[in-house]
Amino acid sequence: MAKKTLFLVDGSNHAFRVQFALPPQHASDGFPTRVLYGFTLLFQKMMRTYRPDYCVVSFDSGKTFRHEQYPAYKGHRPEMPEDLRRQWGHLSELVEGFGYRSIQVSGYEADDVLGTLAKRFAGPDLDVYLVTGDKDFCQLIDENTFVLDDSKGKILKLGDVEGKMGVTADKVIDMLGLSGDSADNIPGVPGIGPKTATKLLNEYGTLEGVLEAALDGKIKGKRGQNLVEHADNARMSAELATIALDVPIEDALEDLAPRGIQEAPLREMFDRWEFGMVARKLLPEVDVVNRDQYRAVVDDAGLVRLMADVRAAGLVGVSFRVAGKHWIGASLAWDGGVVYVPLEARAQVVFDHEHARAVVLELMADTAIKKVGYNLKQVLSFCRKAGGELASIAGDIRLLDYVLVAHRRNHNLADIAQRHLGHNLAYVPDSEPLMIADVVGFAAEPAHVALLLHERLEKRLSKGTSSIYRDIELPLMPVLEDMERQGIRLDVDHLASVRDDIKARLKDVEALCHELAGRSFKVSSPKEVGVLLFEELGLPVQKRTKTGYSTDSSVLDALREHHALPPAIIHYRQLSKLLNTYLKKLPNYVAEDGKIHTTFAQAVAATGRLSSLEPNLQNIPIRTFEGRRIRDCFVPGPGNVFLSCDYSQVELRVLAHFVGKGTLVESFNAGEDIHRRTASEVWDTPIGDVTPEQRSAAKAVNFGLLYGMSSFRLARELSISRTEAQQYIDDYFGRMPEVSEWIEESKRQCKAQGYVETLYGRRRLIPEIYAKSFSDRAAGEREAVNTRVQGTAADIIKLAMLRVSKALTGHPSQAKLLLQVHDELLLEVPAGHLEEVQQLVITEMMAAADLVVPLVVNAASGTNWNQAHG
DNA sequence: GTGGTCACG
DNA sequence: ACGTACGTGACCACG
Repeated sequence: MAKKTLFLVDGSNHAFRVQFALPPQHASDGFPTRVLYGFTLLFQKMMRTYRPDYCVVSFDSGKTFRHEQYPAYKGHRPEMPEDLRRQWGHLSELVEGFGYRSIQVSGYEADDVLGTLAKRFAGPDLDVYLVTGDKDFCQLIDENTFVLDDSKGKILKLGDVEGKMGVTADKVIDMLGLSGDSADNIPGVPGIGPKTATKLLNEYGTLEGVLEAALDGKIKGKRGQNLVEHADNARMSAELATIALDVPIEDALEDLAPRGIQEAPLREMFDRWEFGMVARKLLPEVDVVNRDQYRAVVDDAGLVRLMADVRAAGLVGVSFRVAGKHWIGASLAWDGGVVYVPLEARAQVVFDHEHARAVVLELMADTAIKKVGYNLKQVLSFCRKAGGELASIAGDIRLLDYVLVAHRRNHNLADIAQRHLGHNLAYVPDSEPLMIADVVGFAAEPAHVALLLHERLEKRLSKGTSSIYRDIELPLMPVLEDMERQGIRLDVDHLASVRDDIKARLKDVEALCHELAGRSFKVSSPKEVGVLLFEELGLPVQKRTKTGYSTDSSVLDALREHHALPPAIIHYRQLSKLLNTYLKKLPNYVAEDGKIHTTFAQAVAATGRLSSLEPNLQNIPIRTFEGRRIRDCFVPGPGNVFLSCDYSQVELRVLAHFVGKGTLVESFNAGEDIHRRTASEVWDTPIGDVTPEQRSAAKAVNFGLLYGMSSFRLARELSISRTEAQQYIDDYFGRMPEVSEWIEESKRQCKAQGYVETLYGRRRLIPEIYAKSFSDRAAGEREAVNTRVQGTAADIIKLAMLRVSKALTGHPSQAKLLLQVHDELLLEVPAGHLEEVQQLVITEMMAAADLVVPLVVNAASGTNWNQAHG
């Protein structure tokens, strides 16, 4: 029979090693999980590879006798990092989840507990493996006792000690007494390091032998003198380095046998910490989803039963099946059943599908039935288009995942189900199966999975994210749906005339480009432009992209003195952008009602902003004259006008609020022009004497501030030297030190907790803050700073939208919100109610947040979007 | 599908 | 020593 093994794991040592070896990781509630994960990996290896017959994991336990003896012991170690400290209390829980014995003895370190067990049990019938990276343990090695350094996968045997430490195992303590141990703050003898200690011990045998030799004058010079003077120090150091072998532990060997995986607690921990499939491999697979139990409802009796069941349950997971623009089925899941209701004609379907649709709509509108789902904005949209409503929205999985892990770009149901349920969503076939029974499995699943996820995800909300979710995102969803459904009218005839004009001019500019180049080329190909400018014409290369020369507009602009071609290319690109992106494409989005209905993506932008797509109505041109001609084509319905209200300098005001005092705050409170005031500070000029150039430079600095400016970029922006740009920045922070302090504080905070929060508690995880690469880390720092500002501004305008929407509900004006463009709200208002509505919107926008500086709102109106922008 | 570019805030 | 500002979406060219 093979010799049995006892593994003794130095938990404290492993925890610290993991802390520095693995990248940080967090559960979506921000709880740090790196060390717990590191232990999970170790225990997996124990289970699979080492498979010990007995195993103990031990952790240091508070103040130990060594501290009483020598208070400086381990004294200059850095404080336990905050995230490690938070995980510490869960480590023994994890140990027990894996079925191992966890032993802490008050007043003793892990070393002593493990040493005692090693000495007690090691022998001809049992090999002991000390799992640690701490070299002090070498003193315990004998024929039956080994040190296993798991990170290197190396086993130290009796014969290996001398090669590693310079002395044999029995001399390790004496060696540490002489040389000390800087890691534990053990002093040793001054001037004696491991090398010298080895030499002395090999000559005189033991520590006492060395000290005696020194007393006898056999060791010459400063070294001998130090040994004599610090003899007591050496003895104390040796004692400190000695691992105790007499810790009171009552366990018998059989008590240390692994009990095997404790499935339920371990599964619960992995769920809580969001460990993925790698960690779960040791757990038997349990799928929370059983698709075989899903049923199709195809007859009137089924509908009657469905109504009764759903009403009794009170909470239902909902998902609609959609083909193109058509609503073709509904799925409902509750505690007790999961069904699919086909809403199109099918061979197997007995009920009248119009009746079925009415039944589903009735359930959706029933305020006594709470609804959860994934992307309920879409469900809501179909209900309302069918003349119904989705009442009592209790939760949306996409929004939950968004507020929990805003840094992720995708919040797909499939990914969320995989992360939180370990469940893979069913494959959806390309073509519709003939048999309903074959549809149910994948069609009903989203409703079921949403119901399951709702409970789990809600538990993960923090105080801040919970309020963002419940008070902002969830109520905003129906407001956005309203805006999308309302749509915005496009004057396609006018747009077509602008298109024809731009098309003709583009042709001319293209010809001009070819003429200036002396040959024909594809002006829209960056590659061809690069070759032409930098190889054929020999113009100076400004910057490069991954694949070649950069030819972006800042590059072309820098070349305008060298050649007439680059400005012509800029002009070409401007016109072709307008033509291809807007003039040609926007008409394709006009629906039967003559309006464009964008979709607002509520769960995309990491900062909390909305985005707009198909088409994007948040980037309709405005900065150039030609571009504004496109805005002319967005028009209100007959008898109505557009009203546009936008926040003035909202991000700088948010920054001022965060900073709390100083010039920024004073200036906003005095109602000054903020860029002018900035210029007067930076250049130490009376505010009346600021030149337009100074003001515009200050504006660039203020913008740069919000983005984490570099002197390089600022220099390019202002066409000045880097040194000058750096001087501006230094002067700026010199005059407004509290701004600089706030920025540093934001970075510190982000590093300490791995995320930043907006004023209202929206949270963005920033993993790059821990990146090894300088530039990645710097990018993370800029994100941290910018997210607090941009994200708070995003929260504020969302709050404003809720207020405006509420104030307009049932308002006699019938005014409607149409668009949000980050700091602007566009409304359509019956002309007779303009003044009144304008006052209402301004009031609500101003009241959306209570900052230390006022929120200023500008309003303008007109009969197209260009006019209305003021 | 990726990269470069450019429209907006 | 390192690279050069935050957040989006859409289009075109190119492999």
